[in-house]
Amino acid sequence: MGMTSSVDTVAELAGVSVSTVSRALRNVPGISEETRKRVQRIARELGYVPSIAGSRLATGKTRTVAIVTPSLSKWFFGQVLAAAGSVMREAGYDVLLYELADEATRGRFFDGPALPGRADGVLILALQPTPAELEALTEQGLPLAVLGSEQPGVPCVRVEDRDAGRSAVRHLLNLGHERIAFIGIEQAAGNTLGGVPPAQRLLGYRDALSEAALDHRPEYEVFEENTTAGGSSAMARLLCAEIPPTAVFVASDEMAFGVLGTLRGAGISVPGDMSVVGFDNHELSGLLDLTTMDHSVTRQGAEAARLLVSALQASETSETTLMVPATLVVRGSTAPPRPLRTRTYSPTKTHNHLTETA
Amino acid sequence: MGMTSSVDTVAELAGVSVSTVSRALRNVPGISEETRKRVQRIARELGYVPSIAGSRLATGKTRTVAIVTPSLSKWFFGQVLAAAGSVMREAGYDVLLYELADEATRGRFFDGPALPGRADGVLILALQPTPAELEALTEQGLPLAVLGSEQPGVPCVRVEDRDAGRSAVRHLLNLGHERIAFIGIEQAAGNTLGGVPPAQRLLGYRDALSEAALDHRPEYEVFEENTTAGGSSAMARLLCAEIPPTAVFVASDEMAFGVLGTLRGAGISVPGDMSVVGFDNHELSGLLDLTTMDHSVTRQGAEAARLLVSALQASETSETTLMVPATLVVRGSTAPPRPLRTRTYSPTKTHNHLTETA
DNA sequence: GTTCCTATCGCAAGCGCTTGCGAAACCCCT
DNA sequence: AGGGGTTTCGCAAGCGCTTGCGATAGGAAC
Repeated sequence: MGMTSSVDTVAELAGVSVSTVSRALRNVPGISEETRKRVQRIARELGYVPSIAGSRLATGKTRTVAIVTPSLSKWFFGQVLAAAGSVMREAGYDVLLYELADEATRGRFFDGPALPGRADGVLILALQPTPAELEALTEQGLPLAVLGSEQPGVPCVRVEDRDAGRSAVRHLLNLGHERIAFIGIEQAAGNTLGGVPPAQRLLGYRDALSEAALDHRPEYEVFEENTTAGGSSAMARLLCAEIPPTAVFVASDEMAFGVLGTLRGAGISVPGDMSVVGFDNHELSGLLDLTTMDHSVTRQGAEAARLLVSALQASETSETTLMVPATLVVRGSTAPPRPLRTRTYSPTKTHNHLTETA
Repeated sequence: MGMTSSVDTVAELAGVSVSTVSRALRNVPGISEETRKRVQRIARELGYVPSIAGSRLATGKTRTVAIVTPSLSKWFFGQVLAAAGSVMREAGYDVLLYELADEATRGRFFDGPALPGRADGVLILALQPTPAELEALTEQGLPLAVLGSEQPGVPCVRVEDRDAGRSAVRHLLNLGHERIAFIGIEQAAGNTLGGVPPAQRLLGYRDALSEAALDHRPEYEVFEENTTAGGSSAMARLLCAEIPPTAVFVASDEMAFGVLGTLRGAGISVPGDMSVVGFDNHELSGLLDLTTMDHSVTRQGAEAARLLVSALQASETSETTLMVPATLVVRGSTAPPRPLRTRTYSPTKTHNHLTETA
């Protein structure tokens, strides 16, 4: 059973021309229903499967999309990719995967004219492509869709980061916290492994603070790479503040896990001595009882994929921007601050003046 | 800047024939070094990039491999895929991703003659393909490599599951435990989401027990799907045993996380009242202080990919089987059992007879 | 019984690249 | 100087499919 050549065999067996076979098999009009059935049956019996290489050459279409992502080993991207891939497959597209872990491969991808001929479109996940990079792709005539950042002229889906940040911090404020810190994602130099820092979350944090007429303390805003280790050391830095916070809003759950680790190691009880709210609603957040912002990651991936397929079909740039909201998931890592200053950990117990309101 | 047709343009500009261009650009012998340089320069100036569709048609080679995996959203597969993908890309192959989440798509993949024409080879990750499925692929002339199971006639890499299981349980035995349970992975019906149950781990567990001349208690072997929820409920079931274990070996870290959750919820201290050892050395295991078996997941992925590229180049089936060992990573979730029967949790405190040795 | 239209199908020209084979051209020897 | 061996390159035949256009046949309309 080898590649019994092709159309010709079917054509011969069916007693028709190759063009008829081609049309019959692709349900193209111009063929009588009767011969269509016959050809299809014969093709099936022969186990004939059209060579995509041939059809690609002839049509220029590949029925394939490229999905590019900064990392596969992180939970978030895995989720998004799974959802997006599933939608694409359902729409009849193969997915070509490009992991752009470091700047080098990233450059190679956008500069090198890799795509045309391989894929009909590109789905960009949380990479925050530069305008130049986007142009490089569109110049090649590739429809695209972007997840995780907003780009003019490109259909994209992203989460209401600012609103979400505000909501998270308001929750802490409503619990009575006044000393609230923010742990953000720092763009690691030379790689895009952690994805792109969603800067808006910081703004939401500041929004909420100023709504509450609270001071903006620079020492309460720390940034680390988007890993548990990063969260861990960020929390450690916060603990060194002259007046440590009583609550912290962390820009990703993975970092929040690190935060919890540091706190446990330091003997600081959560939520007794420190409230923590994360961002992502990571698979394991429930287990760790972490209050967090859910932004339906898989739905985002699916929507982005849908945007791309409609762009592929419409062939006219749509530029829809889909904003997905985030909702607070309250778990056990947040609670009102201790009523009195009975903090029990070591550094210094001398935070005996409250934050003065502006 | 559109697809300025192709070889012909370059050929014309360079004043040579298309065949010369083709040969020059691919470093095929039979061309003087001088004209080669010239053609290459001109091609570069023109920004010419050969159409893969054309070359695929002509050569039959796609420079693409398919990677098939049961799931993307699980940590393990993300790791493996990332490592494998990176190796493949480095070897000059594009990677086509197939997530076979449920039986339906799985069947469609193996039955449907999707691959030939799309990919030159297939990398199968932890899917435990049936012999029939494998044959379907090899029949299409596709070299393959398998990760996570051993298949006759196919190059594969897998971990020494049995040894690893034995090691894990020995560790518990050496600590003095005698009532050791096993939580295994149950193949969920209708989907392969959790990958394939590594049955050998159970055997390793039994090996160690019989080495220590300990009873084999059927009620100490429970199986659930490979998720935290699964681990969680498995542990709950164990807690209902007439004589609950003092230690448990869990076949995956994700399940172990669930186990830890259940124990915490039940107020059972780890490792005081219950020792837990997992399997995978998951990213978050360190944070949760989980003793576990490390089996260098990314290395496995990379090795499997390497096996595939060499199969692709050699074109003669190699059938190497690469066994990777697992090593114990001792953390805080294991300790000697409490000297006396001072277990403190509720169900019943009536386990006043020790396990009788055989 | 003409005429004209429509539905059905075959012809053949690509799509862009690769490669076996033959033609030049050139070099080295004797 | 002529012959044999190399090297370098062009010709042209594909690879397997798609598709515009023309051909044929069967009916409908008059």
